[in-house]
Amino acid sequence: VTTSADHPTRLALLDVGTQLGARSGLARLSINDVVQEANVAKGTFYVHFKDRTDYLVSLHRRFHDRLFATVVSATAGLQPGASRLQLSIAAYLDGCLTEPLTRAILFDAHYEPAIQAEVNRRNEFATQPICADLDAMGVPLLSETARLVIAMTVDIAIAEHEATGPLPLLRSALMELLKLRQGI
Amino acid sequence: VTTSADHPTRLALLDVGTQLGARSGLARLSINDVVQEANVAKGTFYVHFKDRTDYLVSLHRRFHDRLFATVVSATAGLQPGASRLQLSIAAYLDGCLTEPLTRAILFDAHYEPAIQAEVNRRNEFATQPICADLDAMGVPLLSETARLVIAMTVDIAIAEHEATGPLPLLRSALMELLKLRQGI
DNA sequence: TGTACATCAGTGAACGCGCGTTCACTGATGTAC
DNA sequence: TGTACATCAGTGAACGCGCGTTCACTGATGTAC
Repeated sequence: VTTSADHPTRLALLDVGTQLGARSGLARLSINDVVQEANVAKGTFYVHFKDRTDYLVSLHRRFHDRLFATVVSATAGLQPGASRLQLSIAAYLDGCLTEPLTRAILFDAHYEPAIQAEVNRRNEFATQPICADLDAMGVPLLSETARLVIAMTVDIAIAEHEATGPLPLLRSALMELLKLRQGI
Repeated sequence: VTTSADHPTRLALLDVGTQLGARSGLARLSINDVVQEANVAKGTFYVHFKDRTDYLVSLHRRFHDRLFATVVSATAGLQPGASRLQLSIAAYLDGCLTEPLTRAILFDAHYEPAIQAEVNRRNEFATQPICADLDAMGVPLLSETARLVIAMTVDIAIAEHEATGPLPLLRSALMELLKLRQGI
């Protein structure tokens, strides 16, 4: 029932979901709308995805994989520390601005267990390097502070996405909260 | 079509929605389930609420009104400043722990315009006193920092609600981020 | 006190609608001999 | 080269289901005269 991950029709369906989901949220995203917009029959959807949940998880995963790749490449080779953290956050926020699904992914509630699990995987993934940075900066309460940093960054990403552009003052406020800890 | 705000049946319907919405989120909350759980006929629902959106907005409003009342009473008479901010946050988090709808309200996406508007009203309301506190603490970028403080507090509220109890380390991490600004 | 009427919360069957999913089928392409 | 079969993406009508909303009606309570 599920075909190869890079089949053109499968990618087209994901692309359509990215556009439609950005408009009304993933919770309201219907298979009817997706197949109509993609100009394929309804049955074709189930050639490429087991069910609706499988489709939503795929959308989540693609969003996150892309974003993670840009953050990694932006900070490749850097030592853990304040400047790497700063660069990571900037890369993440810049990446979110170019991803249509940002608001839908970061803002939607995750009551489906499968999606909740996917989100948890993502958050654990992000926490690890942030903890290393904070540790190098001498911050106490590593994982707790990392969680708060993620919460603030996600909030900024949503705000910028609604503003359809960067909000430098908001980014500065975050850096201010973190910078003091560096003892600059 | 809408009756007095404190009619017993109306309150019972809101109570049921608070319980059911806490389980599966407000997006999935169906009128069928509400009237069945409340042991009233389906038509009775529309005696008390114009439509589903009206009902959801009422649930939002009641949640927020209660919470706001406890925060206000916890900080009554205090001057703006660090300790008032600290008390406000603690009161908010403690209040969230006793409210079943916390996760559903704070975590649900708000794609319905009417609910989005209600949430915006709430956030503006909360921002004002926080800005006064931050100003007294000598923090720059008042409204931006206030937004980040709200984002962190909401994140902690959700985490504590899932843990069904306070998470002191997470609260401490937030205070650490803010405390330095006070110059203690 | 008795009668007539108004008000109002409550009832539940019925409505149309869009949803996710299924399934028997098509037709093109690849493989075997 | 020609024939037979296997594979696989794609099709679209049909399904059952639960949803939000409507509406003609009931029955109790309050008010007027």
